[in-house]
Amino acid sequence: MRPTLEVARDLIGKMLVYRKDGNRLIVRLTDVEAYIGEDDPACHAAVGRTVRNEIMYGIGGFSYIYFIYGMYHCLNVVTEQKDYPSAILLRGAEPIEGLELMKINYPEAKNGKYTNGPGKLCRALNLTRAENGLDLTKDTLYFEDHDYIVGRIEASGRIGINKGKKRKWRFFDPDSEWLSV
DNA sequence: TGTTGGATCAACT
DNA sequence: GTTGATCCAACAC
Repeated sequence: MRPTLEVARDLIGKMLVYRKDGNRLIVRLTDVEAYIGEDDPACHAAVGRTVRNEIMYGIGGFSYIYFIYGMYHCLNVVTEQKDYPSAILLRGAEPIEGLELMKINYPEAKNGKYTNGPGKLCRALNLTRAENGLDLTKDTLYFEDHDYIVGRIEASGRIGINKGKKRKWRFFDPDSEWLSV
């Protein structure tokens, strides 16, 4: 299992595939953030082990999806080994396949931007807590490498949080049109 | 049993 | 730049 920051950087440009009801929804990741360990104040595991963040304490390769602000879900990828809580939040992506279905899932998306934010991404892919804890090595939700070459990858502070902003744990493709705001 | 605030988004001023 | 929408887990009582 490789270090979370390394995995996060590698995820940029990779394909995220979600198979459901015979359809395939594919997006190319452009924007991710790492949340690592109990001493990261912005990480959900900062308060210790709870029912909600339990999945982050397991081995890497599983999905961690939580519900927030009463209306949005966020999709994370659990990394590292057992008992070391860490995850990568998928913030933004570019739709590659299944655009019609995303449009149905998220008809009121502005400017056709279905996936340029963590809440929107989950809505477009129709991911909810029901998809929490999925094994990402199985064939429902998984990653593919299409050998897409990302021109540049930049690191910055994380977005939308109050604590732990100093850590430059957000990785993104600065040339993409699909970055979160 | 009750209160509070959050890894968001869109629509306001 | 600020606010409302609106759920659930965490924590205080």
